[in-house]
Amino acid sequence: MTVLDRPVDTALSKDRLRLWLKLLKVTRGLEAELRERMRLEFGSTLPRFDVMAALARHPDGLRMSALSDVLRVSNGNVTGIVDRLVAEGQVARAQVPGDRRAQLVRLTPEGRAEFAQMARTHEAWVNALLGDVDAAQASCLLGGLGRLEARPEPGGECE
Amino acid sequence: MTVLDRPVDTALSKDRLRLWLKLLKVTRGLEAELRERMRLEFGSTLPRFDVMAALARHPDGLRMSALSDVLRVSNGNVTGIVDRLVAEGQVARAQVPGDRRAQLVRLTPEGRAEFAQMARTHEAWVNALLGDVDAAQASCLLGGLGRLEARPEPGGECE
DNA sequence: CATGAATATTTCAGGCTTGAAGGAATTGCA
DNA sequence: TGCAATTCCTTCAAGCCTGAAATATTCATG
Repeated sequence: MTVLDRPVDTALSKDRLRLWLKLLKVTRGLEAELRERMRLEFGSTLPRFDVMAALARHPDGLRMSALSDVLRVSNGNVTGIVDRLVAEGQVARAQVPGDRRAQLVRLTPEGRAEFAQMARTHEAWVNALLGDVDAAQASCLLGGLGRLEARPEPGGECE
Repeated sequence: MTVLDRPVDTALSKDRLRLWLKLLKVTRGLEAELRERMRLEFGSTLPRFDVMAALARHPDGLRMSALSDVLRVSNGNVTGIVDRLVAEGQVARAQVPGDRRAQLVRLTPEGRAEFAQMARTHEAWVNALLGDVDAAQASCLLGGLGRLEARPEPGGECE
């Protein structure tokens, strides 16, 4: 079909591959560190934190499908995570008035309080883990990473 | 205890948080794309590809524990992935002469051939997905990412 | 040599993730 | 109105991943 039929093997291709492997290694390393801290400090997980963060930015609640769009994760996945958050009392489901298929998911007051604490601590962790990066480097890297974006998300560049 | 007791909230802290979120988003996006292609094109997965790549770089084989060190994943995880690769015939376990606890894992000839094909295609995919990055940008980003490394790995900077 | 410590691996429970299939409700349109 | 297509969500099987416990073997030391 395309270029894929024969070896690529240019120096640039190798550089890009190295870049990708480095990106993967750095991200996985930081993620593992944050995951462990989240577990030890809060008995929680990054996926749960992500869901709570999305809900915190939408005080009126989000439908399951909106949640899965925002987080870019499958529908079934969101069902499971929300189930656990409901069991923990940090999130609640409500009926949507005009549509009996849909669910509106919201943080409970306890969930909101817990999230505030987690978010504060999480930011401090990231700040410390990226302690070697100054403002100029951060904005430079941020720009560089913009070039790597696979596909633009549905709702604009930043949500 | 440390800084974590009160809010951080400097502009730099927010910049670092934004950088981390972007890193996560870019990496997850690319990984999802590669995962899907690996599934459709080869009926395989990234974790299996990672194991085969590690074994391809060690023709004499690796012990289970060495494999989990190199890949930085848990022992039990490697057990499961290798089980599946053995079932597919791409990898074989062998006894270590002097130590009846250990296993030496190697690519089979079929595994080696399959991996060569996968690696070639995978490099082309990455090359295309990172098509907007030229050599100078790649090396700049690579250097910038070096600052984000959480902890140095056991066996040096590059293996 | 015996035996306790260390090492190599597997097993397990719990959770995340996907893609596919299924059920229920709504919508569009003839 | 009736009914097909669509939308919203859940369920499911399969796989990935971790941390902890269990097994088996080797090592070290008295």
